[in-house]
Amino acid sequence: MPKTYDFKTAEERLYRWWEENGWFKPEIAGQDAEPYVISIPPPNVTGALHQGHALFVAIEDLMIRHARMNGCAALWVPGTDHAGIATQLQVVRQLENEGTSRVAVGREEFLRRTWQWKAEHGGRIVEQVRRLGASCDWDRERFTLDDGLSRAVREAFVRWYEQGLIYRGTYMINWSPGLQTAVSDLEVERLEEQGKLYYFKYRIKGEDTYIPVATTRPETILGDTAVAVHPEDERYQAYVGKTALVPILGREIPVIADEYVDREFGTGALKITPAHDPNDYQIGQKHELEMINILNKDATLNENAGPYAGQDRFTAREKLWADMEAAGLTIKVEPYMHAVPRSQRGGELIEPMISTQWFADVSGPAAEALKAVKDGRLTIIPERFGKVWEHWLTDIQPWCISRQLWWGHRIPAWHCRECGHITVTREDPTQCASCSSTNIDQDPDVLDTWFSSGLWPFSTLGWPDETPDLCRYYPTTMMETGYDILFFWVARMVMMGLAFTGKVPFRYVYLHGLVRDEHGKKMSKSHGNVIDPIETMDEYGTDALRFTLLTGATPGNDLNLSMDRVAANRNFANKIWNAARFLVSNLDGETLTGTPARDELSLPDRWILSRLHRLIESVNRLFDSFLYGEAGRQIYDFLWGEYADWYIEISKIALYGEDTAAQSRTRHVLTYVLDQCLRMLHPFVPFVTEEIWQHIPHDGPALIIARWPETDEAFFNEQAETHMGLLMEIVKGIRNVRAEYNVPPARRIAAHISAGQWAGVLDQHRDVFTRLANVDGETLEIGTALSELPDRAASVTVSGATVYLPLADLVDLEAERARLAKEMTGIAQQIERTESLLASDGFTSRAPTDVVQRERDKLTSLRATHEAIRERLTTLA
RNA sequence: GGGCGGUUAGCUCAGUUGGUUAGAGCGCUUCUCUUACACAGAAGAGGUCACAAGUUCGAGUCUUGUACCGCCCA
Repeated sequence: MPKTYDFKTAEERLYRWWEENGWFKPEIAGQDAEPYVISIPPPNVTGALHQGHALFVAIEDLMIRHARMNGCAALWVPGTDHAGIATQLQVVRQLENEGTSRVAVGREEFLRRTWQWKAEHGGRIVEQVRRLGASCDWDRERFTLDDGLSRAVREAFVRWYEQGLIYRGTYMINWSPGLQTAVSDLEVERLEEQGKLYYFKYRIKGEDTYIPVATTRPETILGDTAVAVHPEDERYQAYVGKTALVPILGREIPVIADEYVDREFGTGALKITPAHDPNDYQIGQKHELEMINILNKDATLNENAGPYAGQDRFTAREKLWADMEAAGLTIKVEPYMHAVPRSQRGGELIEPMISTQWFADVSGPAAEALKAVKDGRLTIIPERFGKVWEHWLTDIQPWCISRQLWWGHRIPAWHCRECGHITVTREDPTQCASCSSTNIDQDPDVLDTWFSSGLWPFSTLGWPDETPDLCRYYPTTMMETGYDILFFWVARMVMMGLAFTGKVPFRYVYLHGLVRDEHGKKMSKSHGNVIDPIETMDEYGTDALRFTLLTGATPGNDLNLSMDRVAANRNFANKIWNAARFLVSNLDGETLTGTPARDELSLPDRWILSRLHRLIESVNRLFDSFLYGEAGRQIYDFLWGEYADWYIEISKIALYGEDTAAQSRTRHVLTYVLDQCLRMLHPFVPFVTEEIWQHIPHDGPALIIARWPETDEAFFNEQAETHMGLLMEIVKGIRNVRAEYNVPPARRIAAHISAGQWAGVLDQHRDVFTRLANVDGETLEIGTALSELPDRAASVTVSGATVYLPLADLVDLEAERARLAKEMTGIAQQIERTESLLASDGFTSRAPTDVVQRERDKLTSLRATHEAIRERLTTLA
């Protein structure tokens, strides 16, 4: 084995080997194994890997590998999403670079180009997901525009249409002028921005008076169809029922009264533009006001805008205001902070507009989704997101599902040019279902990408057909994704799953947070703080990145990614590698596998095995509670802090000794503990663990399909832990004294130990002191009490056992007294605290007995230590 | 306005059902190339766990309130 772990040569080779052996497939577990299924949150087919992908792939691969090692039929269904808007934009940009456009080439050619784009760029994200070690069943890979999935989309659409849940209608929607499509409420973000509040006069017809009104968007004046005031507002009551005149246009509109008007805001009077403001829309409906659309699809003004027709909305805003100023209709303009609707994609300003679109009434499915969480069929982790879930699904609005795009699932509706009937069928119709005319056209729109994503957990398994996969693997087990798409995606999958399959699509929803930079800033190109996961993996290895992501996060919380930590975890991989290297180089041809026999174990053996099984117990408990990060950290601490720092060091005593039985036993324990740790670490860091496992003695072909460790309480050993704890404390104490007196590391020092009740244990392990603290074995003296105390010695006391280190030439007695006095003060304080704790009736009567006993033991030990130091000080005086 | 999260060492963060002296990585100080590892080893410094009150024998952990930061919804 080379001196450092070289992930560059291992990763690709191991991944290919796993895949070629079919270990990513659920079938390896056998027919009666319990299924454990995850559908991948499908990344955009033409996208590139970012840290968010890396995070979810790491978590899901961890879950899948853990389930696989537990004997489950672990299935992770991979795939990609066609991502309507994002992908279409890529091709639009490409066409623009070629000097042409989407409209110029036409729908058919555009789609051909988009498929071509997908063919060229679609493989990249999948390759990058593989690079992360994702153990997906690639034979089951899906794409949302595949034939099968398209059929699922069609089936879902037709069913909901037949049930009356999908309908076409003219309502207020969010229009994205740049993309020239409607977008759903969820795709609009509202950001507080600095704008202006324009105050102006609404003249009353036939009178020389006016109502002052304020607006942030003056151009919408051109679409006003009423002025509203509060019915109890004394300032304006007199005007209610009269007629106001739209500035410049002179159109006559009513002054109405409505309690919706906020008297405190602006002037207290409100202009009503029902066709371009969601709130005004509702007032407009209530009062049956006229709706005047003043915008074209590209956000220029239309013929309803009179003299401003054809101008861009912002140009028109300025021109109109200037004209109003000239006409004496303006009052003032104030700076004003207000929420502006912007497209989640691209940040473009969204215009509320009346438009004919397809909608899905999901109020029924939403109620079902709500119920599924309430009655426990679906569990959300962490729990607190249940509140968000409830809030959003209660009082849900119709979902605008049509998009004026070309890339996507085309709406399966045919409009009859003769009778106007809409035919919606599973197979493409040749004639109108109503009048049988063949003069029919398919609706030009496509469906919101989330409509197809909502079917993902079952469409990928073959739905609407009752395929063997659907029967065996649906409902799936776990939906792991970011909390940012809880509504967009998770809620829709649950609603659609319940609606179309009658079952929750998954039993658990595990939500992770956002990956931010090391100072908690969101990663973005404009900040220049984007960390490319590919570069991270190139530099530190996949395992280092995975371990960082997996142990750096707690469920539902954001994670700050720091390269220092990635480097530290690269070092961890190397640490395990070297622990294995030590083991392998000391095997001497012996390959003992399996669990070591419990008789004839040495103290360090009993200790490390006890610690190991406590770790296994803890890790299993943490996995059961989805606290994967903490589990990973505990394995890290054990492997580095106990196995490598102590057990390996102590094992050298036996390995380099003469006792061949002890050598074998030690090799066996070393192998067993490392093997168990590798198993537990494998889901976190699959590559380095598999690579190492192949080097050490092992049973079975591969770690990826090895059995997950189980706790064996017979290995728990309180006494071994106490005794080893004592040995370790004494070693640390001696090292500490050595460091304080600047004893050169190479210098072997003498030691005399007055060990009291511990004499037997310490004497049996004299070698520990010689090897780990560089104490001279020839002169090392260990007894219940020492007949003669050495002069000019430093001393250290642990649990009443005192070690004297005669460092004649180095010890300054004055300093030694001061050092001991200081230590004794500290001990005294602890004694005081423990005594008062034990003196309180409340504690001794109410605290659990083991806690009380622990405190009593502690006090005994502290007192012994205190007494020993006091005696030592007396002799030094 | 409603809801949620955060506030723990210089920095970035853990801390599972309340229970030894609150931990890690990086950084810092001192020492060491000791036959697994300098991507390392040894020793050390550094924290009134945001603040206040409460529950409890016992609170970083539970309850209430306050402050600041962030997110979501309206």
